[in-house]
Amino acid sequence: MRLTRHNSGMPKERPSPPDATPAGRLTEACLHQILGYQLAQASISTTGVFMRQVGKPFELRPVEYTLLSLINENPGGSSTRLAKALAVTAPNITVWVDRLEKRGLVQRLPNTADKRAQQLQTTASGAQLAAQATQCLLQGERQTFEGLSDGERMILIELLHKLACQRAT
Amino acid sequence: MRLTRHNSGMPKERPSPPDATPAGRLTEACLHQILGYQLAQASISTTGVFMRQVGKPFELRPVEYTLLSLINENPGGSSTRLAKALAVTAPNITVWVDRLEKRGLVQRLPNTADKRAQQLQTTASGAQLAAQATQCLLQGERQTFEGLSDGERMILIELLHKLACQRAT
DNA sequence: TATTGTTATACTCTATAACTATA
DNA sequence: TATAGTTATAGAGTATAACAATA
Repeated sequence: MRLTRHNSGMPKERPSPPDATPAGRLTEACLHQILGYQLAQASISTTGVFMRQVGKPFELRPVEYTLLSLINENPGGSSTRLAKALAVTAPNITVWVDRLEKRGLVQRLPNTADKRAQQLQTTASGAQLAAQATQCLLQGERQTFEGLSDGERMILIELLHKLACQRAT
Repeated sequence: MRLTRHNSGMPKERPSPPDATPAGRLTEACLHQILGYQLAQASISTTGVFMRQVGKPFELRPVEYTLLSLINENPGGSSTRLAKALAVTAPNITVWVDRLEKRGLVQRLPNTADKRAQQLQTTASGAQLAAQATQCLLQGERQTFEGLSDGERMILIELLHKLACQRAT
């Protein structure tokens, strides 16, 4: 695998050092080695892509999109499992699912086996929206991050997933 | 390089599929390929480490720690450059620097060349705190993410930085 | 006229507490 | 007694608008 330097392509006024902030021309030095910091910096890029490709056109916030997708891919799942997967509290899930339900994107069905619980699933339009949004997002990320090869993107995904699996609960 | 599976070590009750959410036992499927989603999931892990190692013991929020570190490594820098580096608005920088200044961690010095601007720098205790916090955080991340080899961590940092450099502005 | 930094304010997102219904 | 889900409320964090001082 080849890890090309991020400024290998077009020439800049002054080539920034490898430990410089992506914007503001500050040096990161120690901070450069902190995973949490690099994650936050990278998130600035990805949320930008999300907003342009999905957030504004489909009027979906990041949480709403993720919830919709997870419900779509796990029909019959419960709110509790969503809360655990996204590490947010139960009351918030309720509110977000409320919004999605009012837009006719998801449904709450009674769980006959356990009357406390409910089974969540997407409606036809919800499923369609989820598929569309994911396509736009995937395409947007590929375009924006074309500096990364397919292999690099694969490895990044893999390592991020590995990191995510190391969480406390 | 060897990319070991995240569940290669201790056996679990049921080995989760590679595209399952780190918690909640839901399948990610399409979502698995979205960088923004994986970034968000990984952030759950890193913010956990930050809170335990730095947040609670040093009473520093993520933004405060990052600001303190950047000011420490870029003495004489301005608020505007910090705002650009962290992609937050100027008013927020003011408030956060206020807090750090009241705690005696940073100082605002007049810029003689441009009287509108100001030069930020850490105090002696601020510099010490920044160094200490970074050490604790680095150590904490190494321990928590020992599932990642040094090489994998290096590659992850590199790829995240590359991603971060692709941002709009 | 543009830029630096500040104040005041509103909005978004998330968390906690208290509650109902069921297991 | 514990769990699933809801409601109401409080708290973080961030953004916008309006302003002063300087370039």
